[in-house]
Amino acid sequence: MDAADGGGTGLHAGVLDRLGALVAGGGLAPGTVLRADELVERYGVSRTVVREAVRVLESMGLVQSRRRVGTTVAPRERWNVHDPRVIRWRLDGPDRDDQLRSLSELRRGVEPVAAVLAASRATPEQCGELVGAVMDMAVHGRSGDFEAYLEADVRFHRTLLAASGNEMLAALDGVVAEVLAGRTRHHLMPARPEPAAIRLHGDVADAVRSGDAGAAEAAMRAILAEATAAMADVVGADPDPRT
Amino acid sequence: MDAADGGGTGLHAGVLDRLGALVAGGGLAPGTVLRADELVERYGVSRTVVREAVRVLESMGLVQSRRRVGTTVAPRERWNVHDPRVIRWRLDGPDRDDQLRSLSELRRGVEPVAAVLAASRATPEQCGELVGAVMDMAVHGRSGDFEAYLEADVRFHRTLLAASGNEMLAALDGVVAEVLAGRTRHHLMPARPEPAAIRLHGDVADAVRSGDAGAAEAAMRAILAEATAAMADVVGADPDPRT
DNA sequence: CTCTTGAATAAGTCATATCTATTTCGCACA
DNA sequence: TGTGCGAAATAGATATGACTTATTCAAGAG
Repeated sequence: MDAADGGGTGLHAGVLDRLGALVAGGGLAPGTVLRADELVERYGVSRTVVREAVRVLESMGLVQSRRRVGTTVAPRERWNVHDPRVIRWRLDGPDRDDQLRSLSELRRGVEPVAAVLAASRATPEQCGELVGAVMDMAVHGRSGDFEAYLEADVRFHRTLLAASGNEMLAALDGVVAEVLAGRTRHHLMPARPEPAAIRLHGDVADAVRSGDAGAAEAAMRAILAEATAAMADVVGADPDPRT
Repeated sequence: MDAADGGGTGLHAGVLDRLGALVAGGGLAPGTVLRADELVERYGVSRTVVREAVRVLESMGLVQSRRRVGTTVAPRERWNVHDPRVIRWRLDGPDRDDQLRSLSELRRGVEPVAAVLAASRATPEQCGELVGAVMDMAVHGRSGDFEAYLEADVRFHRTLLAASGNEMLAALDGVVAEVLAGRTRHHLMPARPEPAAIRLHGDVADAVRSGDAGAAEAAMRAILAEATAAMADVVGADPDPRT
């Protein structure tokens, strides 16, 4: 009655979210032990609720609960780093920059493939959605409305991932959205969106529509190369701009 | 007392594994409702255990439990398709071929990036491990020992992913291992491993060692192109061999 | 025919009792 | 003093009963 929400609905979701953010955010060093009644007291809920939250955290690999010992915080290597909630918790914590770099690199691999696949699988509706998103990007880019520009950008990439016809790629839409939003929030965007970037998005849309997988991939790689270069200036990532 | 193991240790892990396999395997159509006491009876465990299992399944997006209604099987779009257990359950079910295709496509995006990153981040130990794995592939390829060849192949790719220095890529090692193993199990391998494939693996190792990101990526893409072509013959995937 | 209201229902939550695995410590024996 | 076996203590694992709350559905009023 005093540790209500925080995530979804129900008490357990609240505890899950708070504990998860604490662990995934690095607030507790690996090896730290938490006893059940300690958590009961800290969050003011019953054992049942704590157990359920701990079980879910265990299923994410964040903790491991052993008899007679308690639930111990697991080392990072065991974490399900692809779990959407783990990603969100880490983005909210001190790992934010590292996490964004990891996600950017993942995106650099995923999106070109999505472009290739979309070229042979995108539906007419999806092609239209892509073109529409590019148009919105152009409009809001010119007017300098960052929020609207970002929204259109996210819509473009989300649609492309969906058009790949591969659910495992499509499920990464949250990752892409997070990276794009993070870039805007960190002011890694130029004062006015590059016309070149918008043109490249248009190239991808055109290539997908005409079924030209090679062109779609090339244009998408160009988009990502630009993003990588812009990010390297600030986060000081690895000095390898590639081709 | 009668629905013991199945996954990890503990009753809840057993129920989780059985129920998860049932849902993720497609045994229950989306929208199907399961009531708590029904599960209690079916698996012969207490409500506590059922609750914990259902909570974990809910955290994977496989089901959603609502008051007064029961826990309903969620549509596939909500599933955490990147969760290792969901992947395993689907690989064990009728979706196996589709799942392998999705994983292969994901791999096709991820591994080239891993190669690029590894070229600038691999430690000397990792370079040595790569070279050693290639040598083992050559030896067992010549002797026709499929098991040992597969093992060396997995070791190579696993090491490369780890060498990328990106935990989100490294965490996909299970995916790659599953795809490679599936290919062997489905007899998609030529009677005798292609010397060309082994040479390409060697090229990747050399490029990574010398820090040549471009060459590493090119060789890795060649490996994947070959694998894609071989798979397309049997599973009848999309007719787009790309460049 | 529609809207409101209340009863039925099933999950959610809490509290408690019991079981069991595991650790730890002490005692015996070498 | 060192090794090993065993008993006791600990803390999670499981089971169960009682109670709460949200949701649905149907009956009745308008």
